[in-house]
Amino acid sequence: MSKRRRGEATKERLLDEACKVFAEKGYRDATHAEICRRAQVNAAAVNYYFVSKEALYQAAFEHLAQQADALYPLDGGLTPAAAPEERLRAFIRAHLGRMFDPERLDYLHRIRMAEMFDPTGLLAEPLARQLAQDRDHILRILRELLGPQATQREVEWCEMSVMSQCFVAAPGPGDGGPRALFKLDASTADDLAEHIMAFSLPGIAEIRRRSLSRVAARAAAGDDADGDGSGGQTA
Amino acid sequence: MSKRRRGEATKERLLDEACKVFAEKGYRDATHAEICRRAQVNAAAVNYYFVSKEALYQAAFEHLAQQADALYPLDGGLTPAAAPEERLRAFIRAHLGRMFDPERLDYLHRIRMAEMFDPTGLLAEPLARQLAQDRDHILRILRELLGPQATQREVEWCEMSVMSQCFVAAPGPGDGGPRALFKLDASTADDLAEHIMAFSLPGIAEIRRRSLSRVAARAAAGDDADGDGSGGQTA
Amino acid sequence: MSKRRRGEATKERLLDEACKVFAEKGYRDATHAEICRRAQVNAAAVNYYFVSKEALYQAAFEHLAQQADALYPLDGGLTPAAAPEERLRAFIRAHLGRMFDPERLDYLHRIRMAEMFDPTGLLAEPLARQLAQDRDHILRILRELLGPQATQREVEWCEMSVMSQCFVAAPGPGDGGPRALFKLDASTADDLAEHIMAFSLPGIAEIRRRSLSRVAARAAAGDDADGDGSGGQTA
Amino acid sequence: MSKRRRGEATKERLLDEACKVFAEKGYRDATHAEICRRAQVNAAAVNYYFVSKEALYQAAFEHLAQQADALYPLDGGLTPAAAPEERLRAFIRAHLGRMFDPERLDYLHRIRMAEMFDPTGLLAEPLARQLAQDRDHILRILRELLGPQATQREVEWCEMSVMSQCFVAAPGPGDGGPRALFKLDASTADDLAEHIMAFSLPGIAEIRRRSLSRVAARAAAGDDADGDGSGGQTA
DNA sequence: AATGAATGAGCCTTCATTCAT
DNA sequence: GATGAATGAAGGCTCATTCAT
Repeated sequence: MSKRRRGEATKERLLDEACKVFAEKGYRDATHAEICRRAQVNAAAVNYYFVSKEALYQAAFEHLAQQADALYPLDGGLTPAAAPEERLRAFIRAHLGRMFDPERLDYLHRIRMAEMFDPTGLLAEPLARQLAQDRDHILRILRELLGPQATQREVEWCEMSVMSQCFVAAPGPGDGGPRALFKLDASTADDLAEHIMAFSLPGIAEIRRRSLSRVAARAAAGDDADGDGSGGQTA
Repeated sequence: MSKRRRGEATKERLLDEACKVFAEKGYRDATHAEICRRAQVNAAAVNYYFVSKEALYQAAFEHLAQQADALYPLDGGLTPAAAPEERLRAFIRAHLGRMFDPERLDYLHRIRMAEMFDPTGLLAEPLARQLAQDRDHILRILRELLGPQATQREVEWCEMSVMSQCFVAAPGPGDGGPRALFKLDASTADDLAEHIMAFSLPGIAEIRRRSLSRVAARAAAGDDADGDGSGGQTA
Repeated sequence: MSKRRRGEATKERLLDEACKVFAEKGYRDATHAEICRRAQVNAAAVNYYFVSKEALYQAAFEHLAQQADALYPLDGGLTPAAAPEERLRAFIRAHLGRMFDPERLDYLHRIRMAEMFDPTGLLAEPLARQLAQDRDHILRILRELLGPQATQREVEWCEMSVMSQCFVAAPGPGDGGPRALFKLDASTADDLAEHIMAFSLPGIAEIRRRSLSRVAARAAAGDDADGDGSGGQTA
Repeated sequence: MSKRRRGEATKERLLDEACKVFAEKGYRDATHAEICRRAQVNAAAVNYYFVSKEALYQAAFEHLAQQADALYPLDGGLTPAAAPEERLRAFIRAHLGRMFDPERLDYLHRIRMAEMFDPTGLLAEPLARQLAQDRDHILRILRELLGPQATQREVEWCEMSVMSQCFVAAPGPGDGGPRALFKLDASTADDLAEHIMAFSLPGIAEIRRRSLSRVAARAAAGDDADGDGSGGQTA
């Protein structure tokens, strides 16, 4: 039993180092040599434990994603019945929490963003799945905040405005990244979440106001055509 | 003179293709072979004309940055005397314009983002320079909008909130990128700019309001500490 | 022009050594390292000149096949109008000539046989093509010798009997192969061809005799069914 | 005793699978991994039970050779006193029987042929031993059929003519091999043996006739040179 | 001036083998 | 006795770079 244990431990070590190296160097620049050197095993160990570099990359991503979901659930423990403002706050805090996790969770973000701007294609499926899930979550919240009369485009653009703040607020590479840029660190994660809330809620309210008055204007004109060309409001 | 001309033209062609390939594949996946094949020259031409792949990368970046500054100046042609809202709008439009430029300018963004999340280190200096310039520009605008009583951190976080919307609104790789995600294309660049303005101005106003009331509260308390302007509203 | 020449020469050298090494060691045991060492070029040269080991193998095979066809055409210069015995003799001599060629042509046979008993699949197409051509040639000759009443199976089995002598008579690896076994060398190729003729013609005649008497017996019985189950005689 | 039993059984299973894999893939492409996977044991088992891959290969070969000798003895149960034609028929049938054995015996042939055209050198000794034995057997038969006046070369070349038909008639790899080529299967083994007999006996008779007339011619010329019996009819 | 030829370094991967348990 | 863990050596291949022409 001790033998199997040791194997598990080695595999875990390898996986941890792989997360780091992939996050720091990107998939292509990460080498078996470096990962294994850091995990203090032979360079052949990657293929022994994970079959291939590709599979290791995928395993590392899944590993990080699981940790993130476990430690920072996007609903923050709230039920869908909670006030949308609170759920939005929880959502933002979860995202920022993931990124400022002192140990390792910003690796997930790094890999995600690298995959977005220089995709390997290896994570296409899990990324799409996660993305769909996240979007579903925040779109529901924003729909509640914006009201049924808001167009789908309005909801999605607000999503973009909120999400982008969560993303760019994230730590990038040590020196030049946004973390240094905006003087962010773990201790300010909560403050930052408050800022994003304070900045975003008025924006959302404004979009809602515009949407309502547009509808009112149309109703007054007895006109129900959809002039903006991007689809109508969902029920 | 004809020979020199031809050499210049070849060099130019090489540079253009390098921009494309670096943007599409990232620095590490871009190969001499592909760049030279596309530019219809020998694979040794990169080293002949640009000494090294590194130098070519840097030259490509500078090339793109110059084009961007020439075609989409961040002040949008406005003088510092113009209203800060107008200068902010111009700033946002310039950024979006760069990214949705049908020809080539989103290459610059792609390279920038790749460099941010998977840095080669080769562009550290020019990136830092550009960044400082951009930040100086928008920080001035935001300072005017937020007022002198706002802390440096408030200004910088508002900067982050505005800038992040400009960045994430940008096109990523074909399928999964933000462009597809938020249904963005060049024709919607102006609409999007208006959305960002509509979303952000209320947020900025809210931050200003908070800042003012904090100062008022302190004044009432006879408290004038925190003279460095960079920290502040800790509980 | 001298540059291109040198490249051609190097490529040729590489191809020649590849033929030798593939024949001596088989595809899988042949290494870039050995081939290139013998050709006195860097190990990367295989990929430079031939893209891949697979492609080099295929090129080597085609190279050898072309030489064989040029130096030892299977019709031996005879027209289809020549006597079938002469054409058969020419065919056998051509095969033996190829295999006992002092320089290199037995490499072709070695590769062919190795491919037959431990196929890589890389030569499937050209091998099938060659085989079809060779078989067509000898089947025509044997049909003439056996007469129209012979079954297809009889013709094919005679083909097997003749061809197998040509094949096994071929040189195998230095020590234990058939060459040593049957004390064969280039100087005896012609004698050997005569032996195969002397051995085979009576056999063919015997098969023909049996075939004729079988037909006669059937005719006498007024029975024209095809009892052997393997197909009938072609015109 | 039960433990030892289990060990023996495992070793046997390993040996059986090794025969298959070596025959199907060749020595070099056969891997410990595959053999052990099929035998449902750990990959280290090869070295544990057989010391090395080389030794396993040799053991597999001996295993197959023993089975072949037991099931298909080359004398077919006939005594040396039987008619040479009958002993030749038995010999041919034994060879074909081995190769068309539905279970496993063609593995032996596959390995033999692979070893002939792409030798590992690992079986040199047992192959030479077997070969000598086989040759001794058939050479005796042929000597009887050809008569004492035949030269050694004549006997050996007749051996080649007969043996080659047995070899090439054998099954090769699925598609392109001789089995498919000449439409052979186990059910036709006997028919094929008859064909080889019918084809070869007249050839042998012809060689004998030539040998006799050569001797007669020499006797008429009063020439009795060439006492060593191994060469001869040089012009 | 420009390029074809050639290379060296390094990567991912495979696999027989060893060793501690 | 038997196996999971781990490794060293080697292979094919890619690619930026150099050099002679």
